[in-house]
Amino acid sequence: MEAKDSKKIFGWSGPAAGAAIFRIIKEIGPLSRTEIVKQTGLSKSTVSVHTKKLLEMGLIKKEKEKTDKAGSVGRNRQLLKFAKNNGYIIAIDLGATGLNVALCNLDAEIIEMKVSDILVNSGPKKVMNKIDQLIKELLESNQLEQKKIFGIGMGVPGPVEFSKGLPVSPPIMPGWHLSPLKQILQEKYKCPAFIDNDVNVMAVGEKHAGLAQDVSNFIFIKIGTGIGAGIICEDKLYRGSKGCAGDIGHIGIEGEEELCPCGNRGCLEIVAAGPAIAKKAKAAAKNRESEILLKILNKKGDLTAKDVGEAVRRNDLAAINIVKNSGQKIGQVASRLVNFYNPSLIIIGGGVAKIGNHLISAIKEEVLRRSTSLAVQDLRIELSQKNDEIAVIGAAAMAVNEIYSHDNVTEMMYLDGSSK
Amino acid sequence: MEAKDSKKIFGWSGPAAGAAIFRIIKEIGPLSRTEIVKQTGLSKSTVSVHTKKLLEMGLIKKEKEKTDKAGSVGRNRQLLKFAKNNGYIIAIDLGATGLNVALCNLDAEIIEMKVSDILVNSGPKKVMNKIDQLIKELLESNQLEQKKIFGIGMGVPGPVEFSKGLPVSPPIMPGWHLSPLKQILQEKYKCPAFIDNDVNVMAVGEKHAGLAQDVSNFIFIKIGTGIGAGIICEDKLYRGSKGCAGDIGHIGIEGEEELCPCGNRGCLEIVAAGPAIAKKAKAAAKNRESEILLKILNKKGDLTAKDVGEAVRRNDLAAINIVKNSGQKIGQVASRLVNFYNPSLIIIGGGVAKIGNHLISAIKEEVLRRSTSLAVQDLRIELSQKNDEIAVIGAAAMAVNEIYSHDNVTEMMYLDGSSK
DNA sequence: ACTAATTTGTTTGACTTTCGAACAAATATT
DNA sequence: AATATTTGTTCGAAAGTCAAACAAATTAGT
Repeated sequence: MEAKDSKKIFGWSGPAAGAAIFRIIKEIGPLSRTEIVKQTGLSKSTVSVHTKKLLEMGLIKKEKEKTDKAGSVGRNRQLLKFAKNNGYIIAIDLGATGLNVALCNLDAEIIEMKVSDILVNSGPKKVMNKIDQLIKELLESNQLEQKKIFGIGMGVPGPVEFSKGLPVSPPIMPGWHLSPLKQILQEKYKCPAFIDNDVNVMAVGEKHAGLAQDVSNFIFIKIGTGIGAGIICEDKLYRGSKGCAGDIGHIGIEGEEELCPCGNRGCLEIVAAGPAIAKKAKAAAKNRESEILLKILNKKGDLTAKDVGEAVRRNDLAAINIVKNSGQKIGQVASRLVNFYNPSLIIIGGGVAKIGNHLISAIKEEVLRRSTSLAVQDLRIELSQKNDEIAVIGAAAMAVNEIYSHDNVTEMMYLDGSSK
Repeated sequence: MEAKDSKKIFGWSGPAAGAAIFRIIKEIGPLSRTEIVKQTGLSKSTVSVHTKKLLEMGLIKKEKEKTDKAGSVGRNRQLLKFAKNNGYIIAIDLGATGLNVALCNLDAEIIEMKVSDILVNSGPKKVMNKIDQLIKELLESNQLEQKKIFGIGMGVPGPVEFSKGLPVSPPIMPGWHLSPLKQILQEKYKCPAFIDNDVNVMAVGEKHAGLAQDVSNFIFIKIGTGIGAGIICEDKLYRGSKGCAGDIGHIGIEGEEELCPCGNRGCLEIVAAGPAIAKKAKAAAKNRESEILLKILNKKGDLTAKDVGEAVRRNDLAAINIVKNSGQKIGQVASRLVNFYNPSLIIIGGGVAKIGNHLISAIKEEVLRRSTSLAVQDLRIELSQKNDEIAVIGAAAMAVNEIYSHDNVTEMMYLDGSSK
């Protein structure tokens, strides 16, 4: 069923009208047949034939209400839309200190999400067992058979060789190196599985259902324990030649000397990410620069970036300065990316993004100051609006994109009739 | 003849097998029909029919000698190749202080090149007249009628709105702002014309006929009067959302304070490009740090980056240090791009690239030191091998790519029979 | 030389996909 | 109820593709 290798290079995937019609319905639907004719340039008859087949196959469905029409007179149009509830996707967002597993529909909408606080460094065996358990719970509570799961998408906090679904030397995932996650999931659930870096997955999420839905070129920056970026280029995820594009956490900041576990000094993430903020806050507390921080430190015995966020919310000057300082450093790096990549949007997400507006305004200020005027002309810099779910949404969207790729749909429609 | 707007979004450009066959012949030809069958997955009959049509249309031709065959027995294969001499392209490379106009074939090979030292700041009228004159000379000396010119490609030293072919506020091209170059050329020569930034054009040249032919993701860095980069992403030129991607000359270098005409301080190009090298060389000469430089300065009354190159070749320590210093700064910026973009190749070109090996080795050293190990794992950094022609080649290749785009070829083959 | 085997490329007839035009359906206006 | 208008389907023709048969060119082996 797999196409020949050569096809991937100079592909001829068979007649493509059917797949084009499906794609347009999925992406800008609901649409009437007449509207599809206008959009694609195909003939009425072709659209009619293919929509009929797509309806039979269950890939699309009719909008229930016969809604408004275009003109004032004439027959009502019959809107067609993607059959997003025809199957389900399991989406997994594995973080350093937490695990989200969600049941999603085929439009990557979350139906139910399970949250666990398992640690990634407890190793793949334990974590994969937990995932297994959560999936079972999700299937049960929604009374779904396994065969209704069309695919699995997963984001992990480290570099991944995407095609094979293998983590490669992930710094914060000891024991996961080359663990065959894709294979494990595929064999257990008898469906395709796709694994990628968490930041990539989040970028895909923003493209699919977040702030970037109408944006072709943007950068998603995640600020958490580390700092990383996901790059969308001409509407598609860009992974780079070795799959490590967007690894901006280890860009050096001039004048910073702190040693990073990576071996270099002054890396962005070691001086500006969550732990750096916490560390500076502790110093500020001990130096009595901030009453609030000191109080929290004394009470809990430790300080986290979250606590700094709390202090910021209470207008603590020291905390605000710490956050601003991080923002400036991130903005410094971002400004260079803007000159080079000229995106029309930068989205800031990750745990530390919740720390308050001072972070993003410092980033903005720095980017506006340092980037060329043409590059910032239509640039927006915004906070992720679905920070807690975007990774799960993205993992599901990634799986859906792969499953309903143009070639796959062509194959479904023309080569055999038996969908799934 | 132009497709509807909507088609550009969810295009159905008609049956595509013919165009796929053409493309594979053009890009990895010469090929026999049997080899095309293997590569594309199409049937023998389809390939036979379409190659026949392509031959009739003159888009491809038979290899003259019946060459070697695959196995030891059996009929000889008939190799088919792109008919690269079926028409011609005019390629124009406009630089700050020079103008190259070349007659190229459809594979962007230079047939004859005219060089002029006209200054870009003498304005569009004068320059366009000169271009006109050179084209006329080229056509005459090669006894070509105008209708044999299938298209025109042009690179200019400043930002361009590609789709309209308009320079937008180009800093070193006073008087060219919004000058309708595309329109002028199209009307005068009755063929499509394409205008882009010179660095973009050079990147396309390296992809088509230079060091990057087999590379999908790379960056071309031009070091001359300014510094800019051309980005190839998944085999295609990436222009960014406002068309100014790759504008790395105005990335700030920490600790540098020199004021740039752009308004910021310490921009890469103001501290590391050709003029900066010349300026430092003058200072070194005056401070008697270098005998050689002083001698040249006294003789010519001025020093250029080229003179520094000469001094480097004569092992002048001061000159070498100046060059190394520039290389380090460029390498510092490049290392960040490597982390972010993860290319598999960086090509260094432009006038200053000729200054000798110290420049590129300094860049390499800096990138290897500062970038993550995964990102530099298979990274090559190389000097452009066709520095003087690559812009012209790229301008021609850009035009050819547009003229023979998949959709255009499909249209030629299926919609009417009349090519051109 | 002649035959067999092998590889390349073409032709043929059947099948599939697409289109244009005629037709059918649904709705507003008169 | 008749008419105009818009939406969607059906049908026969045209175009594109394929598998299989056929033709051509070449080597190897008698």
